[in-house]
Amino acid sequence: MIQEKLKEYFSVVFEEDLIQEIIEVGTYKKVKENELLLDLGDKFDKIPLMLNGAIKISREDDNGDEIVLYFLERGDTCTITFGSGLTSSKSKVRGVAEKDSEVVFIPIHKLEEWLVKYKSWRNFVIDSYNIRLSEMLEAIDTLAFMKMDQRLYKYLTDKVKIMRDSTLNTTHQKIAQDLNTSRVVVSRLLKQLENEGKIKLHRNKIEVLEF
DNA sequence: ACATTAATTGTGT
DNA sequence: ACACAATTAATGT
Repeated sequence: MIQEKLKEYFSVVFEEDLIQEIIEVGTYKKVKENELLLDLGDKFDKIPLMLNGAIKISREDDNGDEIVLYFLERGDTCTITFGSGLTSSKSKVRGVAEKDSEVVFIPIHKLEEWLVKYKSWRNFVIDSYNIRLSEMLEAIDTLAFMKMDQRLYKYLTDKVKIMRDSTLNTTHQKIAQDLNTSRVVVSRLLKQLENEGKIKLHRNKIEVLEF
C-alpha cells in the first residue's frame, strides 16, 4: 500500500533502490486535517516526505501572532527541517495539516547517507531547497509590498490550488489569523471581492470564481 | 416544528 | 479597533 503510493509519486524522481530503502526505513502516517505535525521548539529525528495532501507552514512571534509562510504539497519535503535537523537544533516553524494527508517519515541519519549514495536524492534535496527558497521570497514580497486586499486574494487563490477545490471551507476569523490581521478587515475585503464578482460568500464557505 | 443559543458575518462610528 | 446588529447553523424539547 505504501509501496504503491511511493512508486506512484516518486518513481520518476528516485531510482528503484532508493525507493526500496524508503519503504524499509520510512514510517507511513496518515494525518488528519488540523493535526499538528511540528511545533515551535520541536526537535526532529525524522523528516517528512509528502505523499499527498497539504501542510501549512507558519511562523509565530513572541505575542503569539501567527503568519503563514507557505504550503507543502505532494512530493515536497520540509527543507527547513534539514538545516535544523542535521545540527539537531529546534524548529522555528510550525506545521499543521491543512487537509487529510499521507506522509512518510524518514529517520534523519538516513538522509546524510543517501545524500552521498543516491544522485537522485541529492538532486531532490537541492531542488526542493530551491523551491522552498523561492517560496520564501515570494512570501516576503507578499508581506512587504502587497496591500491587504491583494494578499487576501492571493491567499484565496493559492488555497484553491492547494485544495484542488474552488470552494473553501473556512471562516473569516481563520483567514484573519493566517494573514495576521483582524476579522473585520477580512470581512470587508471579502465583501469587496464579492462585489467585484471574483468570489461568492456563504457561511463557512467561500467560492472562488476567478483564479 | 419550534424556540433557544452559539457562532459567524455585516456595518456604522 | 470597537460595539452591536443581523444572519445562519446547531441543539434540545
